[in-house]
Amino acid sequence: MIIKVKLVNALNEAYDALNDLLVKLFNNILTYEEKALITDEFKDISLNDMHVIEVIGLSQKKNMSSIAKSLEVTVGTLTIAINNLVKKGYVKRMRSAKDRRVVLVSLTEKGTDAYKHHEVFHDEMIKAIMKRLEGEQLDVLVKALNSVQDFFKTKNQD
Amino acid sequence: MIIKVKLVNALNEAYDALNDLLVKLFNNILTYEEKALITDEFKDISLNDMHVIEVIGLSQKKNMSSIAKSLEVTVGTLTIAINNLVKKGYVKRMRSAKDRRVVLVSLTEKGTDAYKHHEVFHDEMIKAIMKRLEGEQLDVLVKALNSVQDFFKTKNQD
DNA sequence: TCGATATACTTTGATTATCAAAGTAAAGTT
DNA sequence: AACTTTACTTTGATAATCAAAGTATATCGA
Repeated sequence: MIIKVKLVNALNEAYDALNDLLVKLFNNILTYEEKALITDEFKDISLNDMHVIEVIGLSQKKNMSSIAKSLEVTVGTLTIAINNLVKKGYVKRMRSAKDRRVVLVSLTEKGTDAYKHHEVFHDEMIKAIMKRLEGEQLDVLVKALNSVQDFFKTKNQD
Repeated sequence: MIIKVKLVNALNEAYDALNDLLVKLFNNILTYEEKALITDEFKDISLNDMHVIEVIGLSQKKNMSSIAKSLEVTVGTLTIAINNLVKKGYVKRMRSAKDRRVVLVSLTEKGTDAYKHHEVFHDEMIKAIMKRLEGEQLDVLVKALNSVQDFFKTKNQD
C-alpha cells in the first residue's frame, strides 16, 4: 500500500516537473534562442532571419517556393524576408536562366558567416545536453522528444 | 579499435538525431501548439491570448505589472492583449479599491473554460509522453530538459 | 503557332505582436 | 503643496504574417 502511494507520488512529481519544464521551454525557447543567437556580430538580423538563412544553407541555390515550404510560410511572406536579407547583405537573388520565372536564392559571404555562427550555437547546445547524459540515457531523450513530436503530429492530422 | 569507432558512430547518430529533433521542435512547437489548441470552440483567440489566460489563472485577480512580468513583455504590450480579451469576453478588468492606479484582471466564465481547455491539452500531452517512458527514463528526460534550460540560462546571463 | 491555363514570384491591404517613449492619473514623500 | 514615483494607457513605429490581386514566363492543346 505504502509502496503504491510512493510510486504514485514519484509519478506525480515527474508529471509536475515535466509540465513545468515543457510550459517554460515552449513559451520561452524562441526568445531564449534569439537572445543567445543574435550577438554583436549579427545584431541586424532576427531569429526569423536566421531560420531563413538556415534553410537556404550552404550547398546549392534554392528557389523561393521550396524555401517557403520548408519554413511553412507563404511565398509572399518569404519575399518580404528575402527583401530584408538582400538589403542587409546576407543573401543574393538570381533569376534562373532555364526558367526565368524562378528566383534562385543563395548566401553571400556574410550570410555564410551567419550560418556558421548559428551552427556553432546548435553544436554547443547539443554538446551541453549530451555532456550530462551517458549511454542509453541519450536514446531515452531521443525517444522522448520523438514522443513529443508524434503527439503534435497526431493532434494535427490535417 | 572497432569498438571505439562503433561508439563514436553511435554518438554521432545520437548527435544528429538530437540536432534534428531540437531544431524542428524549436522552430515549430508554437505553430503546432497553436493548431492543436485553437479549436472550433476557441477559434477567436490566438496562442498568445491563451498564454495570457494561462498566466491570469483561476485563483485570484492579478494586476497588469505582474502578468506582464510573467509573460516577459512590456505592460504596454499587455494592455493591448487585455483590450482584445476583454472585447472578446474572456477577461474582466477592475480598478483596485485600495489603490486606484492598479488594474485587476481576472477570467470570465468563458475565460475559465478556455483555461481548462488548455489544461486538458497539456495533460494529454504529458500523459502521451509519459506513457512511452518508464521508471528512470522519465528522470532522464527531466534531466535533459533541465540541461536545455540551463544552457539557455547560462548563455543569457544578463 | 496562338490562346488558354498553369506556375513562380511580387505586391497590396489587413491584422497581430511587439517596443520605446510620451501621456495620464493616483499615491507617496518631503 | 510641490515634487517624485508608480501603474497603467496611448501613440508611433517596426516586423511577421496571410489572402488575394497582379505580373511575367512557361506549358499545353487545338
